Formats: sequence, structure tokens, C-alpha cells
Amino acid sequence: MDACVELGAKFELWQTAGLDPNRCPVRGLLDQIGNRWSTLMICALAVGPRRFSALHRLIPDISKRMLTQTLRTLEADGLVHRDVQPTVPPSVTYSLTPLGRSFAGPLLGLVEWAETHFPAVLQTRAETKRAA
Amino acid sequence: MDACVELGAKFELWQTAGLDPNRCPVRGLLDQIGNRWSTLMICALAVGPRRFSALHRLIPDISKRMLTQTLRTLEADGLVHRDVQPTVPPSVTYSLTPLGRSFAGPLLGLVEWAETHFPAVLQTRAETKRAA
DNA sequence: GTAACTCAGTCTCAGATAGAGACTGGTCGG
DNA sequence: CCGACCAGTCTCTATCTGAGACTGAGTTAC
Repeated sequence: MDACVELGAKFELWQTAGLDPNRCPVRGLLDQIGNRWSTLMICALAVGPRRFSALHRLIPDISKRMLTQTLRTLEADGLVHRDVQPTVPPSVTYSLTPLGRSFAGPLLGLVEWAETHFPAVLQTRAETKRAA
Repeated sequence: MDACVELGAKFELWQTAGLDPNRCPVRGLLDQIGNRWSTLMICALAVGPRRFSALHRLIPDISKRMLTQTLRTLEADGLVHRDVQPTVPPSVTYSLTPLGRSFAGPLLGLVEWAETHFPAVLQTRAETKRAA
């Protein structure tokens, strides 16, 4: 069956529940982990466990504030594991949980779509700008 | 090959380009269309073409301001087609372009993952809250 | 006949959110 | 002794989002 039809069917199902965030997975989950930094963070951690400052070096234009916040959210959702070694200086290692790794599949699908169609989108954007 | 490894490999490739939004599809594309309203909008339009006010009724808690903005962005990226009928009152119909429909596949993958693991995430969230 | 509602937005103002960058305290290298 | 590094937190500002009033012609309801 066409993925488009299937997606539409799901939407209509959520509709009947009033798009309740506790029942609609887009509202309840993708809102949080589908954002700018979370997706990038999961990609960065897909390579392997990383320390806080290593992540900051890998993604330099995230602020420490958002880095902390993003990691805490992913931890609360059970996608990321936070391992604190109470040494001096402190050593905190972040890694993907099995749940986090299971997210890599769908995310990869999305990323591959983005890579494939990126040129087309860039062109459309350019034309739109020219028209304006 | 493990999707996780593959995702990691892609990330390291973007790294070498300094995460340039013109080369990294997560930055350049998913930042924009991976947000709260865009994903929901694509689901809503997957069913079929819709008019502006119909979309607003389908997703009541989006403001008209964000509805306009989201649709304009998706249009600029070539995922959505805007058809204006210069009647009185004006009639504007939005529909997915072929590019937009091709996005349904990967998005469906993500949504299905979200549906499957939503209970586990809710439980983890509850435990985190209890611990705090 | 006139009050209310529809179409697809735009506009303004307040409130929430994101980013920049200083600061913590202890320990190491030079 | 001076600075860098660890993993953050804190504050201040800039940007973004949401709520809701407004547009103006036409259609319906009473």
C-alpha cells in the first residue's frame, strides 16, 4: 500500500483522539526528539560513546546550554545513557541505549531521503527566492 | 550493515565538511521540515488536498500565523503545492507535490517507530520524574 | 435590512525559547 | 604561577511562537 495513504489513515486515527499528545506519536515523541539538535546528537552518538566536551567539539555551534538540555531530554526518554564517573575532573560519558540504537533505522531512512532530494529542494528554494 | 554504523559514518562525513548546512542534509533539510508542525502538516495533507481553513480545523492548536508560515516553508521547499482560485471569497487549496508524497515513506518509518516505542518512552519518562 | 459568519490570511503584542558567553572548583602541564 | 580542562550552570539578550484582533467582499440567517 502507498505510504502516503497509510500515513493519512494514521492521521485520521489521531484526529479522533483530538491529537492528544499521549496518543499521537508525532505530538508526543517526534516533537521532542525530531528537532534540530536531537537528531544530530543521535547521529553523533551512533558512532560510539562520547564525552560531553567531545560532543561539543563535534557540533561546535550548539551552545553548552542546549547541549545539556538535549542530552537530558534524550536521557529522560530513554534513548541515551548518561554514565558519570565521579573522578576529578569529572568524566561523563554519553551513549545510545538499545532503544536509541533502534531509532537509527528510521532516522537513516529520513536522512537518506534528505540526501537524495536535497539538490531538488535547493533548486526549488532558489527559484522561490528569485520569484520574490 | 547496522543502520547505527551507517548513520555514524554519514555523520563523520558531514563532520569533514564542518556540518555546512549546504552539505549536511540534517542541517539543511530536517531542521526545517522535521519540526513539530511540518511533520503533522504532511500527515494531514497525505489524506488529500485541503483548504487553509480545513487544515486549521484539523489541527486546532496551531495558530494561523504558524499555519501560514509552515505552509509557505513547505511550499518554498517544493513539498507542498499552493493553488489559489481568485474567487470571492478566495479559495486556496494545498496539496502534496510528488516530492512531498515521496517523503511519506521515510516519515511513515519514523511514525511507526514512534508508535511502537511510545509506551516504553512514557514509562521511562515516568520513572525519571519519580526519581527527581 | 442587518447582524453574523466565511474565505485566507496579516498585524501586533506578550510570553516562551534559544544562543552567547562569563563563571564554578579542583587538578594538571609547563 | 598562569592557564587549560573537566561538566556543567547562570544571566542576559535575541529570536521565535502563540493569542487574538482585524481585513473586505460575499453569503446566509432571521
